[in-house]
Amino acid sequence: MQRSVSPLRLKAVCSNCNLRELCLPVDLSVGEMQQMDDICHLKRGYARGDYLYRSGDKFLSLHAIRSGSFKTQVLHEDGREQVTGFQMAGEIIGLDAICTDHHTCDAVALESSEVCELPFDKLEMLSRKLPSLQRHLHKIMSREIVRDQGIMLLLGSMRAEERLAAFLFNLSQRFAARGYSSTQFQLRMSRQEIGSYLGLKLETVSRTFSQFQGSGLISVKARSVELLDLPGLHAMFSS
Amino acid sequence: MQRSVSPLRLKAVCSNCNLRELCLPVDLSVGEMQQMDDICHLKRGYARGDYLYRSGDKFLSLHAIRSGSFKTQVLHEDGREQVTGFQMAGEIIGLDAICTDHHTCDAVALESSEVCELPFDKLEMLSRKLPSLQRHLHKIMSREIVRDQGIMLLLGSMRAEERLAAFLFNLSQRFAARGYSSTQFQLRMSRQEIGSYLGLKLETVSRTFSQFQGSGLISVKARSVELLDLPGLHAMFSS
DNA sequence: CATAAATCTTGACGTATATCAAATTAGTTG
DNA sequence: CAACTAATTTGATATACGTCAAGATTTATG
Repeated sequence: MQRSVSPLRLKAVCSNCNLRELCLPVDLSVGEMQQMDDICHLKRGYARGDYLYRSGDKFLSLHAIRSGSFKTQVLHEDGREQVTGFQMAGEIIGLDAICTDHHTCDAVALESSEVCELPFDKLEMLSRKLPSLQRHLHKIMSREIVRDQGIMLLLGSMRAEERLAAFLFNLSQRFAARGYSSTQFQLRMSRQEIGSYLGLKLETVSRTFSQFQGSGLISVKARSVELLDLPGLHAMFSS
Repeated sequence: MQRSVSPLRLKAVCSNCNLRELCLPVDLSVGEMQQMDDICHLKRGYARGDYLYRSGDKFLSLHAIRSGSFKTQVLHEDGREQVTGFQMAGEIIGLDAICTDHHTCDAVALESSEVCELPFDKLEMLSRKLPSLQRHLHKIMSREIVRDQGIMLLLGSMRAEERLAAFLFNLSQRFAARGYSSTQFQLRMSRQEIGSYLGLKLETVSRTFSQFQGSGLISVKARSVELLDLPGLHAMFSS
């Protein structure tokens, strides 16, 4: 049972957590918003471990994460898995599926989460009428390409400590953009998932966490992280 | 001095090399093609080493490669460079720039090349009128995301020989799609550039080439490559 | 065509990260 | 809350790839 969600409420939610630029819609009049309202539906909540979609599923809709977080992963035929991203509230998920009309990865909830369904055919129809929506959709897709290229740089030319520092710094910025602490947070993913994302084994992730703690950069206990030296963490991968 | 290029000729060029699905435009009536014609311009040729654009340049147009090939690279502040892709005829380049209105990487010609300029504002305007063009643009962007995720898988979870085998197999398929031999071709890029793309040092690339030759998978002399065992090469990274 | 400058190959050796293993801690469930 | 299970940490050791270096080959240039 899907129920309609007010786009005003959606925008309000976004504004409340400083997500204006992350969420759809943007810069729309009240009338235009009503049109977004008509195509946007709130789906049921997802519990930790639930699949939002699986690789191979028919593609019908993009999904905007309203609360919680997800991981996306691609599974190699030989069983290898690669985590391709961790997505948080306000981010759009499923763009990879447009080109084949089928999902190319799994999306799995990392905690209790809510998503908004955006039927893609209706989104395309509406974006033909609303140039600012069209431009926004293009920017979101382009941003995903840039993000992926950043990960390629990370995987292709950084050492373990640089990768982990960049990962923590990125998380920090994203929490801050949502109004949460940039220095204290709970990791929603396991060492194994972090390792898969960063091209490292879980033991290496764990060791590097310990090393960062030893040098006073962070304080870490299981999934609770405190960043003690944000500039130092940044210098770790940008110098 | 830019001169107009007939979209029919563009399509013909594409059809000739089996690139229908790679090139813009697709599935358009003669009238719709005329509209594409009005916004598509042939730029001057580029020689090996010429920049099509540089990181930081203002973004105005996408570029369709008509002949030749390019590499895209991102430069890290500390001098590290990462090659993010090698683009061939029929492929669209510059999608990463949409999100910030500025290019986020350099595009450098690997050989004598010609490109078609596609002013993005006009492309957006036209794609609001032509749903099949709109859908095609979205698919091209989505395909780029999928491609990047494939490289993330490669960089994050494959060994040197698997990476190089996947690279050669991919080149083979792309040459085949353009009507060239899938088993004999000239590499347009250096060992160093291949290494940067694959997250390896040039010595490792060179050694792995020699190893493949030793085991009868390929025959390689400098930049001339012959793939002797395509199934074997495929098994190398997919099993 | 001759010379220089890149690029590529190969070898010896070093190192970052993987692998294997065991102990510890955190999280889950009856 | 106890018992179990999963996740994390840490150590010892192995290995794939990087680094340094020299020579060979290819490509560019006058």
